Amino acid sequence: MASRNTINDVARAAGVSIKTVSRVLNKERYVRAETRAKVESAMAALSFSPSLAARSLAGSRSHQIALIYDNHSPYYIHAIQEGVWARCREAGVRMLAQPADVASPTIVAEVGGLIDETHVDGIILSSPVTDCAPVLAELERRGIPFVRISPGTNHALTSSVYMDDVQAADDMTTHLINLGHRVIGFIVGHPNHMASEQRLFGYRRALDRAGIEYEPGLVHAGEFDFASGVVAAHSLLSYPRRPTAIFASNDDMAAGVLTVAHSKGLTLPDDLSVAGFDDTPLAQLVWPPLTTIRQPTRDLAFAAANLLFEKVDGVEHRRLQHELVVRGSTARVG
Amino acid sequence: MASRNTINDVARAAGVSIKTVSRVLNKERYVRAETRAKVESAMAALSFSPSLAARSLAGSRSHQIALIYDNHSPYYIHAIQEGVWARCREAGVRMLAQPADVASPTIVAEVGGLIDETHVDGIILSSPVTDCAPVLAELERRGIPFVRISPGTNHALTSSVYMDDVQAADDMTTHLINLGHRVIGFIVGHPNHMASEQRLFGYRRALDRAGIEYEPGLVHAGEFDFASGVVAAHSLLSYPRRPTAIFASNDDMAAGVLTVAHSKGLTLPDDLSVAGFDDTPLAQLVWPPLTTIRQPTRDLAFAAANLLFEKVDGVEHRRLQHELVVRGSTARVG
DNA sequence: CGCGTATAAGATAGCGTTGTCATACGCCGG
DNA sequence: CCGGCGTATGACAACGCTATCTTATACGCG
Repeated sequence: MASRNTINDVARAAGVSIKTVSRVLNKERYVRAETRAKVESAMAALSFSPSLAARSLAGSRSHQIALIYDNHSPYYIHAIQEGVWARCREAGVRMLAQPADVASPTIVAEVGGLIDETHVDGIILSSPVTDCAPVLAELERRGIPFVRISPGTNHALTSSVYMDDVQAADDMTTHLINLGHRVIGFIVGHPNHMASEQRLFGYRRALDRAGIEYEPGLVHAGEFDFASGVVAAHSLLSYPRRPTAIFASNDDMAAGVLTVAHSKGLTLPDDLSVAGFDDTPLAQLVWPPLTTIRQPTRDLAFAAANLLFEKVDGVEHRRLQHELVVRGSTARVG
Repeated sequence: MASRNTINDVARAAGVSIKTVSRVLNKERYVRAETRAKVESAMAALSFSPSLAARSLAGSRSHQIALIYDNHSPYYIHAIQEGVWARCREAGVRMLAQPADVASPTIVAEVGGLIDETHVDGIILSSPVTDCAPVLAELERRGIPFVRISPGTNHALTSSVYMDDVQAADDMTTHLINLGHRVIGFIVGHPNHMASEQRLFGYRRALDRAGIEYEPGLVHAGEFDFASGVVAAHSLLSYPRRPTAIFASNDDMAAGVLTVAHSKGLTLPDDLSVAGFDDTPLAQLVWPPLTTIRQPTRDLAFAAANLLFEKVDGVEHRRLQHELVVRGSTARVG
């Protein structure tokens, strides 16, 4: 019954043509301040919201962007969504949150379908979709603007926002070395994520610089989840040269290390220092609270949306700063 | 350049009119099987995806629904999004994830704007927006279908899916009583959430039944976050009649209790049993792993979307079953 | 004083679908 | 053999905007 108000209703109320209302809506030039005010008050009086469907059908913009992700860390996704959404809100643009599955053979078709169906103006990719070559190729082919958050590959080809994972892992490893640790275990992240390699590289770089020999037995595979942290911790803690510190590539795996350490009756952090990565809220929910790297996830997402809206020509990169956060889980070697 | 394919292209390729393609798309009656097959293969060949914008402009459906939430637990939101999204995917409907702020005076305008802009076919509300009266009134006024997930109030008025918070809290309290605990602390949830009251009620009901007197000093306010759990734990553990068990209204606050207990050098669970609620992944990431209530969050969300798509007339409720999950954080009283 | 140019506004044709109405065919019963 | 009904399909308007083209007015300059 209370059928929505259209641009026609506003035009009638303001005594102008619909095109003028459209001009006001889109902040175009050539509208007298007086006319603009009249239209704006008419819009407010009718609490008019333009139909996105009509706008995207008629125009070249849809006022929508999509965020594509395939990440199983709720904290991470939440921060990413939050950041993108905040910027979208400012810009008056809707955000479509689109889960995907990089392993699926239909992912390209799904992304293509998404674009065709919704006419989104741009796309933001978060890891690991950032490094899914077929998807990147499809986006490139269609010429749709997109920005990648923390991509691992092909930095030269597309715009992105990122932090320096190598340096961050180096910082953390150096922190442990400075505390006197010489036998430092490392748990690698999920092989799908490029960040995993980079963090491993940073660990090795710091060891090198300190003149500590790299020992493959101290490095264990993981998958960024709690369970793989548990497995890795069991393995590392039964290694002949038992580590005095373990650096996990993310907080979830570090939490797994804590659990194993507790169950073995170790006193933390005296018997074992543990470090994480990401500074998810989890880092402060465990005992002892994790020394970790604060990854500016929300800000990265915000910056990604920003970059998309700026529509800069060509490729642009924005690097954001990480931060070493020292809490109770690391201590001077006993 | 590779401008998207439209219904016209499909019609031409299949040698039929656009209306027939539309009929196939919408699974309408009165299309010969043979014709349908022809059209379908043409659609596949052109990898045609209909424009949502055009469909919602021309038709009475938009093939989109919105999920509105204002919840600061990433685990919870993630599970909710996941469940709604899974059902939407099956139905070929897009989900708009829409954060909101129940405390904001503009929330009604925002929801109204969302509806006007996107023409969504229906709305799913999650707590605490489920109990925001102005929003409910606005939805009612517009006559747009909506389903609430775990609402706290006005059960009679609208469709909803929910679990029995009272019974669940009762179950947990009874579990503690069965372990021999008689002095059981309780941490209430955020006052905005109706579930908080219900869980408190369940706690009291179990005490009553066991003939244990309710003691206000053993109940402490909280806000569903880690920090408030810490505060409450400090307070409860310095109460003259010190509790042998603490039941927190969610896992995050329970994690706060664990941290305080650790920092006071208590041995868990022997010196103190701790129970949570929700069974978020966090419950297994802390030490000792939390005894908690498994809330079927994802399934609730799935069921909510399902209810929306069924378009049942009138009000319908679906209750899903919770489950007591016993882990290492609770033990027989020492 | 006429003409080009910047500014301000309107008229109108789509955008890609669905809804409505019209049309064509085959089959049945009277 | 004809009228009516169920089935199958098409023609065309309409949805609510934007893009393009056109018109009207004000202003500056040679």
